Amino acid sequence: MDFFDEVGPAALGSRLRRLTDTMTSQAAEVYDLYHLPFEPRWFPVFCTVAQEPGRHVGDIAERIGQTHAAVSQVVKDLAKHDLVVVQRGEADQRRSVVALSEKGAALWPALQQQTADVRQATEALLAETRHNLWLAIEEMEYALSRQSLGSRVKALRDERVTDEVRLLDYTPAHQPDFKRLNVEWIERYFRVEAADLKALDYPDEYILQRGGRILLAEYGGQVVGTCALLKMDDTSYELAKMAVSPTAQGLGIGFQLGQAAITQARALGARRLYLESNTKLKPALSLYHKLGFRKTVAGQPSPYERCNIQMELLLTS
Amino acid sequence: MDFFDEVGPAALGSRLRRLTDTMTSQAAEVYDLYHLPFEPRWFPVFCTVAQEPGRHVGDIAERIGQTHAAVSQVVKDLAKHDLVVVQRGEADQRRSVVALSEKGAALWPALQQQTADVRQATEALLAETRHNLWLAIEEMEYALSRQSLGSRVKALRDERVTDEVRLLDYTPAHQPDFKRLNVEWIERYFRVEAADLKALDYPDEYILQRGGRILLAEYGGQVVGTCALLKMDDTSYELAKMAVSPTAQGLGIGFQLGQAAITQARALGARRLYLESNTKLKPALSLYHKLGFRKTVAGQPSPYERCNIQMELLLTS
DNA sequence: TTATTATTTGTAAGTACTTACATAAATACT
DNA sequence: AGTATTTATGTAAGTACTTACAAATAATAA
Repeated sequence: MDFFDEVGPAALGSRLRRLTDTMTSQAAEVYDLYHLPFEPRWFPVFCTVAQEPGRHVGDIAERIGQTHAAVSQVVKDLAKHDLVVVQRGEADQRRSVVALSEKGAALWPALQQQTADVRQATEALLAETRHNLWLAIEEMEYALSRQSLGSRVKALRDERVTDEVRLLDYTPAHQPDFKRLNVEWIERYFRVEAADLKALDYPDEYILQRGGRILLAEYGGQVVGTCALLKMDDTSYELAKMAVSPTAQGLGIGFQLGQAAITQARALGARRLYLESNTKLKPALSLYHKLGFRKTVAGQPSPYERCNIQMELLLTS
Repeated sequence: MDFFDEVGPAALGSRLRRLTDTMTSQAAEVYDLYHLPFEPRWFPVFCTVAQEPGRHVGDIAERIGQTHAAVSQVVKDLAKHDLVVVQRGEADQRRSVVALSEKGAALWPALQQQTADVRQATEALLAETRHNLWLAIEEMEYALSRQSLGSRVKALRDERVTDEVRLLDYTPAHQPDFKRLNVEWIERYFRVEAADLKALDYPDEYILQRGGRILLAEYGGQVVGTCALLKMDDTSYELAKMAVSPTAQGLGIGFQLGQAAITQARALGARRLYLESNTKLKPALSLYHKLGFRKTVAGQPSPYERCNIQMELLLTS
């Protein structure tokens, strides 16, 4: 049984390549058939030059949807076979202006005839099938230009992960995970400070007994994310100790933790949430922004060396 | 305006390649998304090995529709990344039997999850379009396996050429063309003999006045083919001087000339057509066969050195 | 058993593109 | 006018395959 039938559209790319390769080699056969000393890959460039002489490399590239590098190489090949002549641009000396040579012009009618035959054969071929490949390609290119495969897959996965992530309340048994996840990311970018260790080693004393909360996220049977609320005063809490394991990053787990923390803070009667971070941590900042946090103008001094930005979220209503 | 819209399906190959390239690069993005240290091109091989361990290189290649060389390279890569282990076959020492390594086995569940997500996203993508790309590829592969693009184009062109070829009756003005075309092919394979020159220089005396006929084929304003009937006796004619210019070969012009000659011979009252050729000339022999000629068992001596095969066609009815 | 042929694999080089980088000419900015 | 930036191009190297070739082992014929 064919591998592709089993795996299905997940291997769409591989399958497309296979068809592309057969099409390309069969196209080469067609040129042999007409005894034309011509390679299929020259076609788009040659055709453009024949129809509109005086265009330059970048211009041609844009028209046929390839890179200038590809066109440059093809033009070099065509020139080597005396099918085109290349001149410097008159007004702009950087440009390589391409035109058909005598030999190229002589070849053009035969190539046009051949193209007409190929076109007719291909159209008959397409008419033979129930699902039109040409139109299908067009639609697929459009669909992918609107939203890439990556973001489509990501959307699907995020949806699935959201269902599979469990938010846990902190128990003393979670202390090692709580410490591990935080130390992990701090060491990746900075060094662990004394203030960190106090809170990470004794969360009960330094966070919970002072009126704070700790949230954990479990995914695939493992604790992969943490987040804490530190009580500042009756209506202000600090969002801190936000950490997500690198293997689980990009799954929207930080966002879920953040949202849960905000809900929790509201329940505790908070009117304002505050946090400190570092401008180096781009993904974290964009997460905080997505949660509604905005940069504060005048900041208090921070106990952490690594912090150079402060943000807050006002919980009105 | 897009080049492909203008040129149309003639550039199907180029366009397929463009889509293949975007699909491939977007697939690579998906692997990044999952933090999998994995390249898209490994997928078919890895998947096969995971599902059915103990298969060898050639076996895998056949299953996924690629060459053994491609599989060999991918396996080498996978082994370098410790994702598979390769062992010599037990019974057959030539075989490279592939199985997942521990690291590969650990990766497999994540890859399966990812594949499921991609599959779902792709299926949604395909459902979005009116013309289903997956099915279109399938149909196109089938259509091309039944008849290649080359032979489809050839069939179309032959039809067109048949309309454009004109068969002319010989006039003395044609003698130079008649000689040129024959000398051209004889010199390509053999050397011109005295017997040739007599008939080619004085066709009137050696062919027509002895009751024979000469036919010429004109295509694109030029004489590109010749063929002659030499009278042997009242009911027997020899088909000779069959020549088609190399630039016009493969267009079915020889077949048209042959058919016209047979019709002519019938009109002259022939019951039997005879010809001499050489077994080196494969295309010519297949043409004669297609016209109905069959090899004769006992042959008369030929005046030409180059002839080592004789064929005949009996014109009953 | 030995010689020949076929099978299995690996390696090198080619294909039709791409991205990344380098260089020269043109344009914009002080 | 002189410098910085942008634009146009060419070249090199990479990609995911292919074909072509070479070498080793297995199967078959003599």
